[in-house]
Amino acid sequence: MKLDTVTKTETLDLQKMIISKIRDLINIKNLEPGDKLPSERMLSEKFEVTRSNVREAIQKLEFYGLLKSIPQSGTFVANIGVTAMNGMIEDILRLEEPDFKSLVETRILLELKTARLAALRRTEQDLLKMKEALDAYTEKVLNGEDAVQEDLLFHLAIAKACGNSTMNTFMLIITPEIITNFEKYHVCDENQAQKGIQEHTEIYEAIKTQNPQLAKQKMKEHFKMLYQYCYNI
Amino acid sequence: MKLDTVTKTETLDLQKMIISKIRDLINIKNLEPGDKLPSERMLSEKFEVTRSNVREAIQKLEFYGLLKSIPQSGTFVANIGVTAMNGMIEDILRLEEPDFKSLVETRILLELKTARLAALRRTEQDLLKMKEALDAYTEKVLNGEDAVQEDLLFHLAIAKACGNSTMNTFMLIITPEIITNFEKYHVCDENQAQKGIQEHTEIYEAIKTQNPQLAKQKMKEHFKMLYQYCYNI
DNA sequence: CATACAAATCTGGTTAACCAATTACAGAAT
DNA sequence: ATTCTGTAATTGGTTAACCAGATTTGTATG
Repeated sequence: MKLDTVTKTETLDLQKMIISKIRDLINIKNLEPGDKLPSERMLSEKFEVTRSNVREAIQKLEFYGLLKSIPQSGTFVANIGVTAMNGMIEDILRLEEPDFKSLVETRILLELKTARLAALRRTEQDLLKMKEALDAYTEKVLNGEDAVQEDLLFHLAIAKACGNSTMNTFMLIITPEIITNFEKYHVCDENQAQKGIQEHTEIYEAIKTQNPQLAKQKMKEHFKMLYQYCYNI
Repeated sequence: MKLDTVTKTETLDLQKMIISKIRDLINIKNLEPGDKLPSERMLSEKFEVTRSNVREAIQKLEFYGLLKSIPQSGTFVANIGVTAMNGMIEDILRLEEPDFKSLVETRILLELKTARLAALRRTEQDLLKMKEALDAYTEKVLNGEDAVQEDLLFHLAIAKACGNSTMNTFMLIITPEIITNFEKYHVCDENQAQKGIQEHTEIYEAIKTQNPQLAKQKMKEHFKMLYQYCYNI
Protein backbone atom coordinates (compact mmCIF):
# COMPACT_ATOMS: atom_id res chain seq x y z
CA MET A 1 0.00 0.00 0.00
CA LYS A 2 2.77 2.35 0.92
CA LEU A 3 4.70 1.24 -2.13
CA ASP A 4 1.70 1.90 -4.35
CA THR A 5 1.49 5.47 -3.08
CA VAL A 6 5.18 5.99 -3.67
CA THR A 7 5.16 4.77 -7.24
CA LYS A 8 2.03 6.75 -7.99
CA THR A 9 3.69 9.89 -6.67
CA GLU A 10 6.77 9.13 -8.71
CA THR A 11 4.85 8.77 -11.95
CA LEU A 12 2.98 11.98 -11.16
CA ASP A 13 6.23 13.81 -10.59
CA LEU A 14 7.57 12.36 -13.82
CA GLN A 15 4.56 13.63 -15.73
CA LYS A 16 4.93 17.08 -14.21
CA MET A 17 8.60 17.05 -15.14
CA ILE A 18 7.73 16.23 -18.74
CA ILE A 19 5.00 18.87 -18.87
CA SER A 20 7.37 21.54 -17.62
CA LYS A 21 9.99 20.45 -20.15
CA ILE A 22 7.44 20.71 -22.94
CA ARG A 23 6.62 24.19 -21.72
CA ASP A 24 10.32 25.11 -21.72
CA LEU A 25 10.66 23.75 -25.23
CA ILE A 26 7.74 25.84 -26.46
CA ASN A 27 9.32 28.91 -24.90
CA ILE A 28 12.84 28.25 -26.16
CA LYS A 29 11.67 27.53 -29.70
CA ASN A 30 9.18 30.41 -29.56
CA LEU A 31 6.40 28.15 -30.78
CA GLU A 32 3.15 29.95 -31.52
CA PRO A 33 -0.45 28.72 -31.85
CA GLY A 34 -0.63 26.23 -34.69
CA ASP A 35 3.07 25.36 -34.64
CA LYS A 36 4.11 21.74 -34.51
CA LEU A 37 5.90 20.15 -31.58
CA PRO A 38 8.68 17.61 -32.11
CA SER A 39 7.39 14.09 -32.53
CA GLU A 40 6.63 11.93 -29.51
CA ARG A 41 9.62 9.72 -30.28
CA MET A 42 12.00 12.67 -30.41
CA LEU A 43 10.61 14.08 -27.18
CA SER A 44 10.93 10.76 -25.39
CA GLU A 45 14.56 10.54 -26.51
CA LYS A 46 15.30 14.15 -25.60
CA PHE A 47 13.71 13.87 -22.16
CA GLU A 48 15.07 10.35 -21.62
CA VAL A 49 11.65 8.89 -20.82
CA THR A 50 9.44 6.36 -22.57
CA ARG A 51 7.12 7.35 -25.36
CA SER A 52 4.17 6.33 -23.19
CA ASN A 53 5.20 8.91 -20.59
CA VAL A 54 5.37 11.60 -23.26
CA ARG A 55 1.98 10.56 -24.62
CA GLU A 56 0.35 10.76 -21.19
CA ALA A 57 1.76 14.23 -20.60
CA ILE A 58 0.56 15.37 -24.02
CA GLN A 59 -2.88 13.91 -23.39
CA LYS A 60 -3.12 15.82 -20.11
CA LEU A 61 -2.24 19.07 -21.85
CA GLU A 62 -4.76 18.16 -24.53
CA PHE A 63 -7.42 17.70 -21.84
CA TYR A 64 -6.80 21.27 -20.72
CA GLY A 65 -6.98 22.46 -24.32
CA LEU A 66 -3.35 23.52 -24.61
CA LEU A 67 -2.21 21.02 -27.24
CA LYS A 68 -3.94 19.25 -30.10
CA SER A 69 -2.80 15.92 -31.52
CA ILE A 70 -3.65 15.07 -35.10
CA PRO A 71 -3.22 11.45 -36.24
CA GLN A 72 -0.43 10.75 -38.68
CA SER A 73 0.55 14.39 -38.59
CA GLY A 74 1.79 15.68 -35.25
CA THR A 75 1.05 17.50 -32.02
CA PHE A 76 0.29 21.19 -32.32
CA VAL A 77 0.13 24.18 -30.00
CA ALA A 78 -3.55 25.03 -29.52
CA ASN A 79 -5.05 28.36 -30.39
CA ILE A 80 -3.77 29.91 -27.18
CA GLY A 81 -0.83 32.28 -26.94
CA VAL A 82 2.45 31.64 -25.17
CA THR A 83 1.55 33.84 -22.21
CA ALA A 84 -1.69 32.06 -21.43
CA MET A 85 -0.02 28.72 -22.07
CA ASN A 86 2.71 29.43 -19.51
CA GLY A 87 0.25 30.69 -16.93
CA MET A 88 -2.07 27.72 -17.32
CA ILE A 89 0.71 25.14 -17.24
CA GLU A 90 2.01 26.69 -14.04
CA ASP A 91 -1.46 26.39 -12.54
CA ILE A 92 -1.85 22.81 -13.74
CA LEU A 93 1.51 21.83 -12.26
CA ARG A 94 0.61 23.31 -8.89
CA LEU A 95 -2.93 21.90 -8.78
CA GLU A 96 -3.45 20.06 -5.55
CA GLU A 97 -5.86 17.27 -4.68
CA PRO A 98 -9.26 18.70 -3.70
CA ASP A 99 -10.02 18.63 0.00
CA PHE A 100 -13.47 17.79 1.33
CA LYS A 101 -14.21 21.38 2.23
CA SER A 102 -13.52 22.51 -1.33
CA LEU A 103 -15.78 19.81 -2.67
CA VAL A 104 -18.70 20.68 -0.39
CA GLU A 105 -18.28 24.41 -0.97
CA THR A 106 -18.35 23.86 -4.72
CA ARG A 107 -21.28 21.50 -4.50
CA ILE A 108 -23.38 24.01 -2.62
CA LEU A 109 -22.51 26.72 -5.14
CA LEU A 110 -23.45 24.51 -8.06
CA GLU A 111 -26.64 23.16 -6.55
CA LEU A 112 -28.10 26.51 -5.53
CA LYS A 113 -27.72 27.42 -9.20
CA THR A 114 -28.96 24.16 -10.72
CA ALA A 115 -32.07 24.28 -8.52
CA ARG A 116 -32.81 27.79 -9.70
CA LEU A 117 -32.16 26.98 -13.36
CA ALA A 118 -34.13 23.73 -13.15
CA ALA A 119 -37.15 25.69 -11.93
CA LEU A 120 -36.84 27.87 -15.01
CA ARG A 121 -36.07 25.25 -17.62
CA ARG A 122 -37.26 21.83 -16.51
CA THR A 123 -39.26 19.83 -19.03
CA GLU A 124 -42.08 17.48 -18.17
CA GLN A 125 -39.70 14.58 -18.68
CA ASP A 126 -37.19 16.12 -16.27
CA LEU A 127 -39.98 16.42 -13.73
CA LEU A 128 -40.85 12.77 -14.16
CA LYS A 129 -37.28 11.66 -13.55
CA MET A 130 -37.06 13.83 -10.46
CA LYS A 131 -40.29 12.39 -9.12
CA GLU A 132 -39.00 8.86 -9.61
CA ALA A 133 -35.78 9.67 -7.74
CA LEU A 134 -37.74 11.38 -4.97
CA ASP A 135 -40.08 8.41 -4.54
CA ALA A 136 -37.18 5.95 -4.46
CA TYR A 137 -35.49 8.08 -1.80
CA THR A 138 -38.64 8.38 0.29
CA GLU A 139 -39.32 4.67 0.22
CA LYS A 140 -35.79 3.79 1.33
CA VAL A 141 -35.86 6.25 4.21
CA LEU A 142 -39.29 5.13 5.41
CA ASN A 143 -37.98 1.57 5.47
CA GLY A 144 -35.16 2.72 7.68
CA GLU A 145 -32.58 1.82 5.04
CA ASP A 146 -29.54 3.81 4.01
CA ALA A 147 -30.55 6.21 1.24
CA VAL A 148 -27.34 8.05 0.40
CA GLN A 149 -27.45 6.83 -3.20
CA GLU A 150 -31.09 7.77 -3.76
CA ASP A 151 -30.40 11.15 -2.16
CA LEU A 152 -27.62 11.73 -4.62
CA LEU A 153 -29.64 10.60 -7.62
CA PHE A 154 -32.33 13.14 -6.80
CA HIS A 155 -29.74 15.89 -6.81
CA LEU A 156 -28.28 14.61 -10.08
CA ALA A 157 -31.76 14.64 -11.59
CA ILE A 158 -31.97 18.34 -10.75
CA ALA A 159 -28.55 18.93 -12.31
CA LYS A 160 -29.78 17.23 -15.44
CA ALA A 161 -32.92 19.36 -15.51
CA CYS A 162 -31.00 22.62 -15.21
CA GLY A 163 -30.19 22.56 -18.92
CA ASN A 164 -26.53 23.39 -18.44
CA SER A 165 -24.30 20.55 -19.56
CA THR A 166 -21.17 22.05 -18.01
CA MET A 167 -22.72 22.21 -14.54
CA ASN A 168 -24.13 18.74 -15.08
CA THR A 169 -20.66 17.42 -15.88
CA PHE A 170 -19.13 19.14 -12.86
CA MET A 171 -21.77 17.66 -10.57
CA LEU A 172 -20.97 14.21 -11.92
CA ILE A 173 -17.26 14.78 -11.33
CA ILE A 174 -17.57 15.77 -7.67
CA THR A 175 -20.40 13.41 -6.72
CA PRO A 176 -18.41 10.18 -6.16
CA GLU A 177 -15.87 11.92 -3.95
CA ILE A 178 -18.67 13.53 -1.98
CA ILE A 179 -20.28 10.13 -1.40
CA THR A 180 -17.02 8.53 -0.36
CA ASN A 181 -16.32 11.28 2.15
CA PHE A 182 -19.89 11.25 3.43
CA GLU A 183 -19.62 7.58 4.19
CA LYS A 184 -16.17 8.01 5.69
CA TYR A 185 -17.16 10.79 8.06
CA HIS A 186 -20.76 9.62 8.60
CA VAL A 187 -22.18 13.01 7.76
CA CYS A 188 -25.81 11.98 7.56
CA ASP A 189 -27.65 10.31 10.42
CA GLU A 190 -31.17 8.97 10.79
CA ASN A 191 -33.12 12.14 11.72
CA GLN A 192 -31.50 14.01 8.89
CA ALA A 193 -32.70 11.38 6.45
CA GLN A 194 -36.25 11.75 7.77
CA LYS A 195 -36.02 15.51 7.57
CA GLY A 196 -34.54 15.11 4.09
CA ILE A 197 -37.79 13.74 2.72
CA GLN A 198 -39.63 16.93 3.46
CA GLU A 199 -36.82 19.11 2.16
CA HIS A 200 -36.51 17.13 -1.04
CA THR A 201 -40.25 17.32 -1.57
CA GLU A 202 -40.24 21.08 -1.09
CA ILE A 203 -37.42 21.48 -3.60
CA TYR A 204 -39.30 19.29 -6.05
CA GLU A 205 -42.51 21.27 -5.64
CA ALA A 206 -40.70 24.55 -6.17
CA ILE A 207 -39.17 23.29 -9.40
CA LYS A 208 -42.50 21.82 -10.48
CA THR A 209 -44.29 25.13 -9.97
CA GLN A 210 -41.41 26.89 -11.71
CA ASN A 211 -40.54 29.11 -8.80
CA PRO A 212 -36.76 29.68 -9.11
CA GLN A 213 -36.33 31.77 -5.97
CA LEU A 214 -38.17 29.26 -3.82
CA ALA A 215 -36.22 26.37 -5.31
CA LYS A 216 -32.95 28.06 -4.45
CA GLN A 217 -34.22 28.91 -0.97
CA LYS A 218 -35.32 25.35 -0.24
CA MET A 219 -32.04 23.99 -1.52
CA LYS A 220 -30.23 26.40 0.78
CA GLU A 221 -32.20 25.15 3.76
CA HIS A 222 -31.47 21.59 2.70
CA PHE A 223 -27.75 22.33 2.78
CA LYS A 224 -27.88 24.16 6.10
CA MET A 225 -26.49 21.37 8.23
CA LEU A 226 -24.01 20.37 5.56
CA TYR A 227 -22.80 23.94 5.43
CA GLN A 228 -22.22 24.05 9.16
CA TYR A 229 -20.55 20.67 9.12
CA CYS A 230 -18.24 21.77 6.34
CA TYR A 231 -17.03 24.80 8.24
CA ASN A 232 -16.53 22.96 11.53
CA ILE A 233 -14.00 20.39 10.36
CA MET B 1 -11.89 16.57 -41.64
CA LYS B 2 -15.27 14.98 -42.16
CA LEU B 3 -13.68 11.57 -41.96
CA ASP B 4 -11.91 12.46 -38.72
CA THR B 5 -15.20 13.47 -37.15
CA VAL B 6 -16.84 10.27 -38.26
CA THR B 7 -14.18 7.99 -36.83
CA LYS B 8 -14.11 9.95 -33.58
CA THR B 9 -17.87 9.57 -33.28
CA GLU B 10 -17.57 5.86 -33.96
CA THR B 11 -14.97 5.31 -31.24
CA LEU B 12 -17.11 7.35 -28.84
CA ASP B 13 -20.12 5.20 -29.63
CA LEU B 14 -18.01 2.11 -29.13
CA GLN B 15 -16.90 3.32 -25.73
CA LYS B 16 -20.48 4.09 -24.72
CA MET B 17 -21.49 0.61 -25.89
CA ILE B 18 -18.79 -0.95 -23.74
CA ILE B 19 -19.70 1.19 -20.73
CA SER B 20 -23.35 0.19 -20.97
CA LYS B 21 -22.37 -3.47 -21.30
CA ILE B 22 -20.21 -3.18 -18.18
CA ARG B 23 -23.21 -1.68 -16.40
CA ASP B 24 -25.42 -4.54 -17.58
CA LEU B 25 -22.83 -7.04 -16.38
CA ILE B 26 -22.73 -5.45 -12.94
CA ASN B 27 -26.51 -5.62 -12.77
CA ILE B 28 -26.81 -9.19 -14.02
CA LYS B 29 -24.12 -10.49 -11.71
CA ASN B 30 -25.44 -8.37 -8.83
CA LEU B 31 -21.97 -7.01 -8.16
CA GLU B 32 -21.72 -4.86 -5.04
CA PRO B 33 -19.13 -2.30 -3.90
CA GLY B 34 -15.76 -4.00 -3.57
CA ASP B 35 -16.62 -6.90 -5.89
CA LYS B 36 -14.27 -7.74 -8.72
CA LEU B 37 -15.11 -7.36 -12.38
CA PRO B 38 -14.02 -9.97 -14.92
CA SER B 39 -10.51 -9.32 -16.24
CA GLU B 40 -9.94 -6.91 -19.11
CA ARG B 41 -9.06 -9.82 -21.41
CA MET B 42 -12.28 -11.65 -20.62
CA LEU B 43 -14.35 -8.52 -21.12
CA SER B 44 -12.70 -7.76 -24.45
CA GLU B 45 -13.46 -11.30 -25.60
CA LYS B 46 -17.02 -11.20 -24.27
CA PHE B 47 -17.78 -7.84 -25.87
CA GLU B 48 -15.82 -8.67 -29.03
CA VAL B 49 -13.67 -5.53 -28.84
CA THR B 50 -9.97 -4.98 -28.25
CA ARG B 51 -8.50 -4.88 -24.77
CA SER B 52 -7.52 -1.24 -25.37
CA ASN B 53 -11.17 -0.35 -25.90
CA VAL B 54 -12.11 -2.05 -22.65
CA ARG B 55 -9.26 -0.27 -20.84
CA GLU B 56 -10.39 3.13 -22.08
CA ALA B 57 -13.96 2.50 -20.97
CA ILE B 58 -12.76 1.36 -17.56
CA GLN B 59 -10.52 4.40 -17.23
CA LYS B 60 -13.45 6.68 -18.00
CA LEU B 61 -15.55 5.02 -15.31
CA GLU B 62 -12.55 5.29 -13.01
CA PHE B 63 -12.38 9.04 -13.73
CA TYR B 64 -15.96 9.37 -12.51
CA GLY B 65 -15.11 7.31 -9.44
CA LEU B 66 -17.29 4.31 -10.30
CA LEU B 67 -14.55 1.72 -10.73
CA LYS B 68 -11.13 1.22 -9.22
CA SER B 69 -8.30 -0.66 -10.94
CA ILE B 70 -5.61 -2.26 -8.82
CA PRO B 71 -2.44 -3.42 -10.58
CA GLN B 72 -1.89 -7.17 -10.83
CA SER B 73 -5.17 -7.72 -9.04
CA GLY B 74 -8.25 -6.61 -10.89
CA THR B 75 -10.88 -3.94 -11.46
CA PHE B 76 -13.32 -3.40 -8.63
CA VAL B 77 -16.68 -1.73 -8.15
CA ALA B 78 -16.08 1.47 -6.19
CA ASN B 79 -17.67 2.20 -2.87
CA ILE B 80 -20.93 3.23 -4.50
CA GLY B 81 -24.07 1.15 -4.57
CA VAL B 82 -25.72 -0.33 -7.64
CA THR B 83 -28.48 2.26 -7.71
CA ALA B 84 -26.14 5.24 -7.77
CA MET B 85 -23.90 3.43 -10.23
CA ASN B 86 -26.76 2.90 -12.68
CA GLY B 87 -27.97 6.47 -12.36
CA MET B 88 -24.54 7.95 -12.87
CA ILE B 89 -23.67 5.74 -15.83
CA GLU B 90 -26.92 6.74 -17.48
CA ASP B 91 -26.00 10.39 -16.99
CA ILE B 92 -22.47 9.83 -18.27
CA LEU B 93 -23.75 8.10 -21.39
CA ARG B 94 -26.13 10.94 -22.15
CA LEU B 95 -23.64 13.74 -21.43
CA GLU B 96 -23.51 16.10 -24.36
CA GLU B 97 -20.76 18.42 -25.49
CA PRO B 98 -20.98 21.74 -23.61
CA ASP B 99 -22.37 24.63 -25.61
CA PHE B 100 -20.96 28.14 -25.36
CA LYS B 101 -23.90 29.37 -23.34
CA SER B 102 -23.37 26.65 -20.73
CA LEU B 103 -19.72 27.53 -20.50
CA VAL B 104 -20.30 31.25 -20.00
CA GLU B 105 -23.13 30.69 -17.55
CA THR B 106 -20.90 28.39 -15.49
CA ARG B 107 -17.96 30.75 -15.71
CA ILE B 108 -20.00 33.63 -14.33
CA LEU B 109 -21.29 31.49 -11.49
CA LEU B 110 -17.79 30.35 -10.59
CA GLU B 111 -16.15 33.75 -10.87
CA LEU B 112 -18.68 35.60 -8.75
CA LYS B 113 -17.83 33.08 -6.05
CA THR B 114 -14.05 33.01 -6.54
CA ALA B 115 -13.93 36.81 -6.38
CA ARG B 116 -15.83 36.77 -3.11
CA LEU B 117 -13.72 33.98 -1.62
CA ALA B 118 -10.48 35.55 -2.84
CA ALA B 119 -11.38 38.74 -0.97
CA LEU B 120 -11.75 36.66 2.17
CA ARG B 121 -8.77 34.36 1.82
CA ARG B 122 -6.12 35.89 -0.45
CA THR B 123 -2.58 35.83 0.87
CA GLU B 124 -0.01 38.51 0.19
CA GLN B 125 1.56 36.25 -2.40
CA ASP B 126 -1.80 35.81 -4.15
CA LEU B 127 -2.11 39.57 -4.23
CA LEU B 128 1.30 39.89 -5.82
CA LYS B 129 0.45 37.42 -8.58
CA MET B 130 -2.81 39.23 -9.27
CA LYS B 131 -1.01 42.55 -9.48
CA GLU B 132 1.47 41.13 -11.97
CA ALA B 133 -1.33 39.79 -14.15
CA LEU B 134 -3.20 43.08 -13.89
CA ASP B 135 -0.15 45.11 -14.92
CA ALA B 136 0.58 42.80 -17.85
CA TYR B 137 -3.01 43.18 -19.00
CA THR B 138 -2.98 46.97 -18.63
CA GLU B 139 0.24 47.36 -20.59
CA LYS B 140 -1.02 45.24 -23.48
CA VAL B 141 -4.28 47.14 -23.74
CA LEU B 142 -2.59 50.54 -23.57
CA ASN B 143 -0.34 49.45 -26.43
CA GLY B 144 -3.44 48.61 -28.41
CA GLU B 145 -2.51 44.94 -28.55
CA ASP B 146 -4.79 41.97 -28.12
CA ALA B 147 -4.96 41.13 -24.41
CA VAL B 148 -7.29 38.14 -24.26
CA GLN B 149 -4.58 35.96 -22.70
CA GLU B 150 -3.62 38.49 -20.05
CA ASP B 151 -7.29 39.05 -19.29
CA LEU B 152 -7.71 35.36 -18.70
CA LEU B 153 -4.59 35.07 -16.56
CA PHE B 154 -5.90 37.75 -14.24
CA HIS B 155 -9.09 35.80 -13.75
CA LEU B 156 -7.13 32.60 -13.17
CA ALA B 157 -5.05 34.41 -10.55
CA ILE B 158 -8.27 35.18 -8.71
CA ALA B 159 -9.36 31.56 -8.97
CA LYS B 160 -6.04 30.54 -7.49
CA ALA B 161 -6.41 33.02 -4.64
CA CYS B 162 -9.89 31.79 -3.71
CA GLY B 163 -8.42 28.87 -1.80
CA ASN B 164 -10.78 26.31 -3.31
CA SER B 165 -8.90 23.77 -5.42
CA THR B 166 -12.06 22.33 -6.94
CA MET B 167 -13.21 25.68 -8.29
CA ASN B 168 -9.67 26.37 -9.43
CA THR B 169 -9.65 23.11 -11.39
CA PHE B 170 -13.03 23.82 -12.94
CA MET B 171 -11.89 27.27 -14.04
CA LEU B 172 -8.88 25.69 -15.72
CA ILE B 173 -11.10 23.18 -17.48
CA ILE B 174 -13.48 25.71 -19.02
CA THR B 175 -10.93 28.45 -19.74
CA PRO B 176 -9.47 27.12 -23.02
CA GLU B 177 -12.89 26.55 -24.53
CA ILE B 178 -13.96 30.02 -23.46
CA ILE B 179 -10.93 31.53 -25.16
CA THR B 180 -11.48 29.57 -28.35
CA ASN B 181 -15.10 30.65 -28.54
CA PHE B 182 -14.25 34.24 -27.70
CA GLU B 183 -11.82 34.39 -30.58
CA LYS B 184 -14.25 32.61 -32.86
CA TYR B 185 -17.16 34.94 -32.16
CA HIS B 186 -15.05 38.05 -31.51
CA VAL B 187 -16.74 38.74 -28.22
CA CYS B 188 -14.38 41.45 -27.01
CA ASP B 189 -13.69 44.60 -28.96
CA GLU B 190 -11.42 47.57 -28.38
CA ASN B 191 -13.53 49.78 -26.08
CA GLN B 192 -14.34 46.81 -23.91
CA ALA B 193 -10.63 46.18 -23.44
CA GLN B 194 -10.12 49.80 -22.38
CA LYS B 195 -13.06 49.60 -20.04
CA GLY B 196 -11.72 46.29 -18.80
CA ILE B 197 -8.68 47.95 -17.24
CA GLN B 198 -10.80 49.94 -14.86
CA GLU B 199 -13.01 47.00 -14.04
CA HIS B 200 -10.07 44.72 -13.39
CA THR B 201 -8.47 47.33 -11.18
CA GLU B 202 -11.66 47.73 -9.16
CA ILE B 203 -11.90 43.96 -8.66
CA TYR B 204 -8.28 43.86 -7.61
CA GLU B 205 -8.72 46.70 -5.12
CA ALA B 206 -11.80 45.05 -3.60
CA ILE B 207 -9.88 41.81 -3.09
CA LYS B 208 -6.89 43.71 -1.75
CA THR B 209 -8.98 45.53 0.83
CA GLN B 210 -10.71 42.24 1.65
CA ASN B 211 -14.19 43.41 0.78
CA PRO B 212 -16.00 40.29 -0.47
CA GLN B 213 -19.30 41.96 -1.32
CA LEU B 214 -17.60 44.66 -3.35
CA ALA B 215 -15.41 42.12 -5.12
CA LYS B 216 -18.46 40.15 -6.17
CA GLN B 217 -20.26 43.33 -7.20
CA LYS B 218 -17.38 44.51 -9.37
CA MET B 219 -17.02 41.11 -10.95
CA LYS B 220 -20.72 41.18 -11.74
CA GLU B 221 -20.36 44.54 -13.47
CA HIS B 222 -17.36 43.21 -15.36
CA PHE B 223 -19.47 40.35 -16.71
CA LYS B 224 -22.42 42.54 -17.58
CA MET B 225 -21.81 42.68 -21.31
CA LEU B 226 -20.72 39.06 -21.43
CA TYR B 227 -23.95 38.12 -19.71
CA GLN B 228 -26.05 39.98 -22.25
CA TYR B 229 -24.03 38.56 -25.11
CA CYS B 230 -24.51 35.06 -23.78
CA TYR B 231 -28.27 35.35 -23.68
CA ASN B 232 -28.56 36.96 -27.10
CA ILE B 233 -26.98 34.18 -29.14
C1' DC C 1 13.43 26.54 -63.69
C1' DA C 2 8.99 24.87 -62.33
C1' DT C 3 5.97 21.18 -61.71
C1' DA C 4 4.16 16.60 -61.35
C1' DC C 5 4.68 12.44 -59.21
C1' DA C 6 6.36 8.52 -56.80
C1' DA C 7 9.02 6.54 -53.32
C1' DA C 8 10.81 6.96 -48.81
C1' DT C 9 10.26 8.77 -44.36
C1' DC C 10 7.84 10.37 -40.45
C1' DT C 11 3.59 10.86 -37.77
C1' DG C 12 0.14 9.63 -33.91
C1' DG C 13 -2.51 5.59 -33.00
C1' DT C 14 -3.12 0.64 -32.25
C1' DT C 15 -1.95 -3.96 -31.20
C1' DA C 16 0.30 -7.96 -29.35
C1' DA C 17 3.90 -9.59 -26.59
C1' DC C 18 5.97 -9.02 -22.25
C1' DC C 19 6.46 -7.86 -17.12
C1' DA C 20 6.12 -7.98 -12.24
C1' DA C 21 3.04 -8.59 -8.68
C1' DT C 22 -0.81 -10.91 -6.97
C1' DT C 23 -3.74 -14.76 -6.38
C1' DA C 24 -5.31 -19.62 -6.40
C1' DC C 25 -4.44 -24.09 -5.50
C1' DA C 26 -2.36 -28.53 -4.83
C1' DG C 27 0.29 -31.07 -1.84
C1' DA C 28 3.35 -31.64 2.01
C1' DA C 29 4.30 -30.99 6.82
C1' DT C 30 2.48 -30.51 11.34
C1' DA D 1 -8.02 -31.28 9.84
C1' DT D 2 -5.07 -27.19 9.52
C1' DT D 3 -1.37 -24.52 8.14
C1' DC D 4 2.46 -23.65 5.36
C1' DT D 5 4.69 -23.48 0.93
C1' DG D 6 5.98 -23.57 -3.68
C1' DT D 7 4.34 -23.48 -8.23
C1' DA D 8 1.31 -22.19 -11.91
C1' DA D 9 -2.14 -19.30 -13.61
C1' DT D 10 -4.11 -14.66 -13.66
C1' DT D 11 -4.03 -9.75 -13.20
C1' DG D 12 -3.44 -4.65 -14.71
C1' DG D 13 0.37 -2.13 -16.54
C1' DT D 14 4.16 -1.37 -19.81
C1' DT D 15 6.80 -1.76 -23.87
C1' DA D 16 8.15 -2.52 -28.58
C1' DA D 17 6.61 -3.66 -32.99
C1' DC D 18 3.31 -2.55 -36.33
C1' DC D 19 -0.26 0.25 -39.05
C1' DA D 20 -2.32 3.53 -42.13
C1' DG D 21 -2.23 7.96 -43.42
C1' DA D 22 0.24 12.36 -43.92
C1' DT D 23 4.43 14.66 -45.19
C1' DT D 24 8.70 15.29 -47.10
C1' DT D 25 12.13 14.39 -50.46
C1' DG D 26 14.10 13.31 -54.72
C1' DT D 27 13.69 12.76 -59.48
C1' DA D 28 12.11 13.04 -63.94
C1' DT D 29 9.62 15.66 -67.18
C1' DG D 30 7.70 19.68 -69.48
